[in-house]
Order: sequence, then C-alpha cells, then structure tokens
Amino acid sequence: MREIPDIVVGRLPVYLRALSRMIHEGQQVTSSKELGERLGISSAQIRKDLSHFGEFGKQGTGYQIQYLVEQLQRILKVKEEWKVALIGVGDIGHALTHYNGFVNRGFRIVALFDSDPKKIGSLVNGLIVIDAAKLVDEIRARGLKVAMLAVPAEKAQEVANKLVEAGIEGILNYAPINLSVPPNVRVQHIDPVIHLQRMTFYINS
Amino acid sequence: MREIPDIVVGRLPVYLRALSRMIHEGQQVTSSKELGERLGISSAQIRKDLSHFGEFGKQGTGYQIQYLVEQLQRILKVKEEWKVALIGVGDIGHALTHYNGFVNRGFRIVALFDSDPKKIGSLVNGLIVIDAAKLVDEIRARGLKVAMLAVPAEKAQEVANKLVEAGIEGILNYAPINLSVPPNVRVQHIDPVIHLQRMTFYINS
DNA sequence: TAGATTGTTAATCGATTAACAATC
DNA sequence: TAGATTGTTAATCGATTAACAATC
Repeated sequence: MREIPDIVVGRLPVYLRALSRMIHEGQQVTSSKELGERLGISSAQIRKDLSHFGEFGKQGTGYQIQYLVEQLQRILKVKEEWKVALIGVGDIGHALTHYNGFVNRGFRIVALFDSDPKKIGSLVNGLIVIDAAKLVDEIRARGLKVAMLAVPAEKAQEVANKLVEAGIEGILNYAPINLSVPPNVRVQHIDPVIHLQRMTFYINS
Repeated sequence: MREIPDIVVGRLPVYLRALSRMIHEGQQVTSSKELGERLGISSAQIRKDLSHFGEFGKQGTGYQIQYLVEQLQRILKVKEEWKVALIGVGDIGHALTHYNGFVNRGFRIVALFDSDPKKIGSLVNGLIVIDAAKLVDEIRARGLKVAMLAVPAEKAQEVANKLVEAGIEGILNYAPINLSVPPNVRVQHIDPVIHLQRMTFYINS
C-alpha cells in the first residue's frame, strides 16, 4: 500500500462522523457532492481521499452509506472497541468518564488513574481510581494502547514518559503543553484555547 | 496586508503556547531552531510564518520571548480578555466553567445558559445559569462575540442558529456534529473521538 | 437511453524547505 | 572578527481541483 498522507487520514474520522449522522437521520445513500456540501469540502477531495483505500461507490448512484461507514471503521480500526486509560480524574477527567460520545465510535474508558490519595480507591462512574504509581504495571498488564492524559501541565510530560514505558502508542493530551515522545507514539492535543485563538484572529472585538 | 493563509493562523496559537511556557520556565530568548525542535516544526517554517506579520527577531541572537509573545497576543487579539458565553451546563460545560486554562490566555466565561428548569437559576462556579430562551437577548445585550457550545448533538444546530442571530462570530463546538453557519461566523470543533480515530489508524491493536 | 456520479489523470495551486545575503 | 541566526527568495514538494472517460 502506498503511504497515506496524514492530512487524508485526518479527514476520514470527519467523513465517518458525518456519514454516521446521515444514517442516524435515516438516509441510506449519498454522493461525494452531498457529503462535501455538508462538510465544506470539495467532492473531488472526498473521492480522492477515499481512492487511497479502494473503490466504495457506484457511478451514477454514489455511496451506500452503511457500507462506506463500515469501510471507514475498518480503515480507522474502530470496528472493535479500544480500551482506553484515563490519567487524571479532575474536572476534565470526570467529564470524560461521563462522556457518552465514545459509545459506538470505538472507545471505552476502562481504567482511571490519579495520584491524589483522596481519589485513589474511590468509584467514578463505576470504575475504581487506581494509584498512578501503579500506572505502568496496570496498563501493561491490560495491554492498553491508548490513553487520555488529563493531568496538570506540570505533570504531563512525566506521566507521558510513564505511558510510553507502559506501551501506550496513542496519547490524547488535554494538558496545554507540547509533549515529547518517541516517533512510534502518536500524540493528539485538545486545547480549547488554541481553537478560540484561531477564531479571534478573524473577529473584530 | 496580504491575505494570511488559514494554516499559518492555526500555528500561531501553538507558537504562543510554547513561548509562554518558555517564559514560565524562566527563559528569555529563543531561536526559530529551538522553538521548531520543541514543536516538531522546521525553523524555516516558523520564520516564514512570522514574516507575514513583521520582523520580530535579531540576526545572530534570535527572539526576545516576552516581546514575541506580546506580538502574537496582539496579532491573535488576545491582549484583552474575550467575554465568552457557554451554552449547556452538563458535564462538559461544568468542566469548562472550572477550567483554569483560560486565565491569561484571553478568555473568560461570563454567561451560562441551559434549558433545563432544574439548572436555570442555580449557581455554577459563581455564575447564575440563565434560561436558554433568553439567549439571544442576553448575548446581544452583553455584546458577546464568542460562544462555547456544549449541548447534545440534537440541539446543537438549533442553538447555533440562535447564537448567530445573537451576533456571535466564533463558536467552539463540543457537539459531535457539523454545524451550518453563515460565512462570517467561525466554527471550531472539539471532538475527542476524531483525535482518537486519527491515532488508531496508525496503531496495530 | 439520458442523467448522474464515480475513480483517476493531469493541471493548478499553495505550502514547505533549502539556501543565503544581511547583520547582530 | 567569527559564529549565529534572521528574513526572504527561489526551488521543491505535496495537496487540491478541474475535467472526463467509464459506467451504473
């Protein structure tokens, strides 16, 4: 298989989300034109992106949404649920344990970690908070590959190092700091301020 | 001024965050090389990006971080605090009201809205939850331009329409759905699943 | 059949990088 | 002065788009 550009991979989850939504709305078939209009993307780009992975449509009629969704799930490896570790059970961590947007999209939080003695052992949304000191052993024992990092900026790099040691290969980082990890580990950032600042550039107060 | 590419604007907040961190760590001067290594970006790209806005460095020595931070804050219009409306005081909304990452980065939540009668009138982190039915009037009266949207997917488009009507020009959308808004309104998405799926593509379970 | 839409090619467009004169 | 690093140009690289044959 040729090398897939990162930017293409980045759009696939967006396609998947929109297509899932269409199914949710009862739609069965769509076209690159329609999907593109929904997303503000050209139809040519959608077809080009998909063409990296195969031929999923039919001339004249477009795409069976259910089929395309399954293909995208397969490509993104989310047909089976990933078991995810969550480190840091503060406000963000708490909100993530309650977040119902993971259901049916390929992820389930199965382990909570915190270093606060007051939180360790307590039950949060049905999961026991484990001592962060046991993080490496626990994650390794369970074979987890994906983690969400919701600890203070000061601790983020330190915890990230332990995650890497534990065999984690994907880190969703909520700390407003740039993590340094080996090349085989993927990091994605979620920082609301970054997005807000991207918008204010264009807005006149 | 020439038109600035979106992709360049998108990197400025990342530079700002890293530079602020350097100050926090006591550093006073940096170079495009050093900053680039921290961020995994080429030094040439950083210099090119900055050159869209002026000359901020000195040959041989690099950049005074404090000065560059101030310039980026000015460019991104975050020298003064933006007053932000938050719609939806569920788990995510709650976490956002407690989030201390907004401080000194240009944003402050000043108004909470929800349509749940049980929540309306209650106090969340010092702010009274206002009836979402009053959203348009309240936002307009306060002249708010930026909003965070943390309502269920089903209601997101409907609320977004009201935000636009109220004069909001930037929406940070936490609902996993693509909003349709007029071209003068900026939308940014935060959807953890999108980021997770971007990573799992590369990870072998 | 006529209309619609795919997958793909080639052309265009835009972003990144390498290189270097300028200069601190 | 020698070394370092900027801002900028030109070259390279890669992504997007337009166009269209194929075909449902």
